[in-house]
Amino acid sequence: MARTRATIMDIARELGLSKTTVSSALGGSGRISDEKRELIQETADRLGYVTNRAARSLRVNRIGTIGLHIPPVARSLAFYMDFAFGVTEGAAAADYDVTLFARELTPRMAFQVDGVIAIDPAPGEPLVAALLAGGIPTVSVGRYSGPGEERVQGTLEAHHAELQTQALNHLLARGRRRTALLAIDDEIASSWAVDTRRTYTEWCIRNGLEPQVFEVGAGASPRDLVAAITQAVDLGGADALVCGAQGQAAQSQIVLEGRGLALGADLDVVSFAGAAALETGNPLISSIDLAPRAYGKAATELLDAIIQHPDAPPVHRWFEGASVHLVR
Amino acid sequence: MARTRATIMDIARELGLSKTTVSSALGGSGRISDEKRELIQETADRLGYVTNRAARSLRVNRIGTIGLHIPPVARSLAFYMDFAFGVTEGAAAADYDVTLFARELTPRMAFQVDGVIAIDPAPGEPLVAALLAGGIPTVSVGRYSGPGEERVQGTLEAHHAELQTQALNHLLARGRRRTALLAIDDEIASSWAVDTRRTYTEWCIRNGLEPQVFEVGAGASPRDLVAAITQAVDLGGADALVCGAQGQAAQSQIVLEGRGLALGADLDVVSFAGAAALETGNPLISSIDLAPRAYGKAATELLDAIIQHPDAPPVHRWFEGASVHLVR
DNA sequence: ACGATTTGCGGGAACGTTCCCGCAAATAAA
DNA sequence: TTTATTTGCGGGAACGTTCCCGCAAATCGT
Repeated sequence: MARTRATIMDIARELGLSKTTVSSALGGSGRISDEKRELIQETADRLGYVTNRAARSLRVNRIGTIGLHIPPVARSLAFYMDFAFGVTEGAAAADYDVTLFARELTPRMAFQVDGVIAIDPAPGEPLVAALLAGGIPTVSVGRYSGPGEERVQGTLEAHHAELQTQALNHLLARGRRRTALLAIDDEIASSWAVDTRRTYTEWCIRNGLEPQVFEVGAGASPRDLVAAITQAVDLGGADALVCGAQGQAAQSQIVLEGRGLALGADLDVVSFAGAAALETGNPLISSIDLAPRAYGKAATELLDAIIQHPDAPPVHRWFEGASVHLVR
Repeated sequence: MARTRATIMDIARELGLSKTTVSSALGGSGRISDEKRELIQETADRLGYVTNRAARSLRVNRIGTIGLHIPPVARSLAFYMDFAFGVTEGAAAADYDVTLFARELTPRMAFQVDGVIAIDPAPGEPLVAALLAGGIPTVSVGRYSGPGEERVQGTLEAHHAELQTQALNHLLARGRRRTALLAIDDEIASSWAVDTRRTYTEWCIRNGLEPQVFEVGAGASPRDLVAAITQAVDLGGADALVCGAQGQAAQSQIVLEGRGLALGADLDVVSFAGAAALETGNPLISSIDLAPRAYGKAATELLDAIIQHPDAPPVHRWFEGASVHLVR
């Protein structure tokens, strides 16, 4: 990097002012006359000035970066991707960079971030445990359980149970009595996966219905999914398919329509984690829109608050941006 | 961030040495006796020392961060995700952070990175154009065309044409004569999408076969995909389905098997961009494994080389890690 | 009109690192 | 031994910011 960029001193020299004045004008602090402030801002733009983050970080003793941990799964990638972009967006607003955490944590990395967002952490996830042990401010999206769980300063959750119950009640209102849940069979299941299953079964029991859960492995092949659907419909005689993982509802649509069944008439399909265009907005599928982008942004804002008040007690916050879309 | 970590000076004080000695011992430079070097390293570990990147960046005038640009598409996410983790891995080895670039580039961000990797950039992609205009060292994975293309210092490509031809020849060897390509119909197609289509049609012509291309929109719903497959098989009478986008082959498998067709017997399916577990390793689908993780790592290494030799002429490099898996 | 307060700005230090140089002691060359 | 050369280490400056303080001028209160 031979290229050298304009510094605060260049601006100061250009205007015959001191670096202090320029710094506080740009930073919004200090007591500067409005005319000078404008002038400084203007020449800063003209010179293409952009503040040197390294210098600032060094001085104010903050890294300016937050880490993002995404669980090592094959499913729901679109959700995580959008979530990541939401984090990026929120981070930019609060002047953070976002760095992606690889599966393995090299111990140094932990101390190169001001805080971490872990989305859908598996119970006892070693990377999260290590971060917590290191005292890194951590926001868990979905609950984290495992070593150091008492040190999670922030937890963000959507109203999964309420939304899911709404969607399920809608099935009932449409006269469906034989529902089947396609659940993710992950040996280390996230709180979402666990809650989802419980919400479903308890809802069934409350309503006098028989819960039918069909496991689909996390790394399930298309055939496995087809097998599960077939089983649910043929053996289980299901008149409504409730899909846990993102994309499963769309897959089900293919399979079912391929068999000549009409969605909305012969049976209903609902997605508990609607994929952007495929499921959300699909007129034949009821779906919960987790609004991943806004979700990620909210997580970042929570983390930022925690970083700025490190000694505040742990906080649990609800994300209000998720919504449910019901067919006709 | 109230937490304050051990500095190089703490180590120096502890051992009665100077910061210079400690720094060069840790950095591997300078002339230090082996005994002292060991001693320093040891106490550094003991004190949990980790070098302050801000201070180093400030001093050596490098940011220590590379940006990653992922195209705003819904498909092939698993590929991009794995690619991203490959980048992260390679970056860690060369002591970089990786920051995700959101869709929109705030102009400041461009100068907070030492370089950028753009994977499958669309022609004229504004973000890439802006980066190139700003003189940021840029590696394009797949060719970039558009404003500033002459300033792309590094291009990395896999042997798509060769691998695809191998897979196609294999179809021929199995007696398939009526192949159909499921192509991505993107208004702003990446070089990969364009090349793939050309490779296919030229191969057909060379072998006296009639090329059949079925467009599938980038944001295609499952129904659209089913429609394309149905069209190819029923109307086109295809005995082999060549799938461009990741995941399409697996989807096709569902549809075809749902219709009672046997893969490998009634017809063949090949994937030009095999998804990790679903297609790669699927005994019934021939697929090209783009080895996204290694691909990302290679891209990072190329970028690092370019950052260190900014004045070197533009370089085009082949990625040798991709491979093709043929059914029986 | 005189002291008290506010306003506008600048000087200097500090953050933690690396790198250039200098200098003594040890070793090699003569 | 005397003169070069190498080895091992330390002093000090610099990177670009921010922040604490200080100080003159302007404004205020009475």
